[in-house]
Amino acid sequence: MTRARPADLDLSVSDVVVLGMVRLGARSGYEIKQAVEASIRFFWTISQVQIYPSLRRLEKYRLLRGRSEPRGNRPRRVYEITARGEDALRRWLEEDVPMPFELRDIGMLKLFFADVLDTPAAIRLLESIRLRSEARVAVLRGIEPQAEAAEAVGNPHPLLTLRMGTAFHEAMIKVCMDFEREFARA
Amino acid sequence: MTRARPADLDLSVSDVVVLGMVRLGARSGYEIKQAVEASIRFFWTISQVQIYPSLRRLEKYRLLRGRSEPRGNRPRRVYEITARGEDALRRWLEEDVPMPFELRDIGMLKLFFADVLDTPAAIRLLESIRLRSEARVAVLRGIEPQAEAAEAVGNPHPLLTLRMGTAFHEAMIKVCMDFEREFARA
DNA sequence: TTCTCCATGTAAGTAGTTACATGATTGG
DNA sequence: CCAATCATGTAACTACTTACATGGAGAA
Repeated sequence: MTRARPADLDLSVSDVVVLGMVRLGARSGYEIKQAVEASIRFFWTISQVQIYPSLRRLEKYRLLRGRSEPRGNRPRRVYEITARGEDALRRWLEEDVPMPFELRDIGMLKLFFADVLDTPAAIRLLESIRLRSEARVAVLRGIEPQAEAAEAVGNPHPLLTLRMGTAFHEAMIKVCMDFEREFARA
Repeated sequence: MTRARPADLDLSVSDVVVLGMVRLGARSGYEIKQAVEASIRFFWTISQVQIYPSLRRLEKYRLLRGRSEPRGNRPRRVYEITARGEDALRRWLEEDVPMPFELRDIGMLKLFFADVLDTPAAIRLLESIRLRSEARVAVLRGIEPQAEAAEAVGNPHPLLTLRMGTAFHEAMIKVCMDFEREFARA
C-alpha cells in the first residue's frame, strides 16, 4: 500500500500559497505576507494569522525546512523549500481542483440594484466604480517592473497574472464609460 | 435627537441583496435564491440558509411586509418591499461603503505559481483557464435575454453588470491566448 | 528619542458553507 | 406513481478576520 505521498497531505490553499511564496524566495513569515501583498493580493489574500501555523504544518510535513535565524535578540525563523515541497506544489498545480472564479464585489452589487437611484446618483455610482478600476490599474502598473524582472529571468507567470488584472479592469472601465455616456444622454 | 432612521439599522450585505431582490419582484425566499442564481451570482452569492433569517429581520424592521400565502398545504411566506425598505436600499447604495473588488481565484493562483511546471503542463493550465472563461461567457450570453428585457422596460442595470462580466472574461481569454502563443513558441 | 519597520503571537468573533431533514405540489 | 420542483428549516463546521499584545532593530 503506497502511503504518505505528499499529495495525500491535503494542503489547504493557504498552505500552497505559503509554500509557493517560499519557493519564490520569501524566507520568513513576515516576508511571505509582504510578497503576497505585492503580487497575488489582487486575486488571493492571506492574513498574517494564517501564515505561521501554515509554516509549522509545512515544516512538519517536511515540505519546508526551517531554521532559527534571529536578528540580534529578535527571534526569527527562515524557511526554504525541499524537493518534497516542490513535488507537492507541482502536484497541486496539476491536480484538477475546482476553480470557481469567486468574485465578491459590492460595487457591482450596487450597480445591479441601481435603478432605485435617480439618474445623477446612478451616474455618480458608475463613475466611482470606474475610478476604482482606474486606481487599481495604476497600482498594477506600479508593480509591473517587478513582474517584468521576473520574466527577464525566465518566470513569465507573475507578469501573466498581472496582465490579466489590468486587462479586466480596463474592460470594466470601458463598460463604465459606455454606460455613463448613455445615462448622460437620457 | 433623531433616531431609528432606517440607515441606523445597519444592514448586512445579505440583507441588502434580499431587500433588493424582493424589490425586483422575487416574492418568496425560494424565488430570491433563484433570482440570485440567475443574475448576480457572478459577483455575489448568498446561500439559502442566510435568506430566511434575513427575511425575518427585514420584516421586523418593517423594510419588508410579509404575509403567509400557502400553496395548498405547503407553508409559504411572500414579501413585498415597503417605502421604508426602498429608502433603506437607496440610502445603502448612496452611502460610501468600501468596495474592495474581492476576487479569490484559484485559477489565477495556479497560474502565478506555474513556473514549477514544465512547459506543456503550463500550457494545459493556461488553456483550462481560458476554457473556464469561455464557458462563463457562454452562460452569461444565455442570460442576456432577461437582462435585455429588463432594459426594455427601463432598468438597464442588470444588463450593465452582465456586460461587465462578459467584458472581463473576454479580456482574460485574450491574455490567455497571447501567452499560450508565446509559450508554444518557446 | 521617537518613529517606522521587522517579527511573531493569542483570543475572540463573524460570515459563510455543507450536510441533512422534511414534506407538499405539479407535470408527465 | 414517479420525478422534479417548490419551500423552509436545523446543526455543525470551516475559513477567515479583527483586535490586541509584545518587543527588538534601525533610521532620522
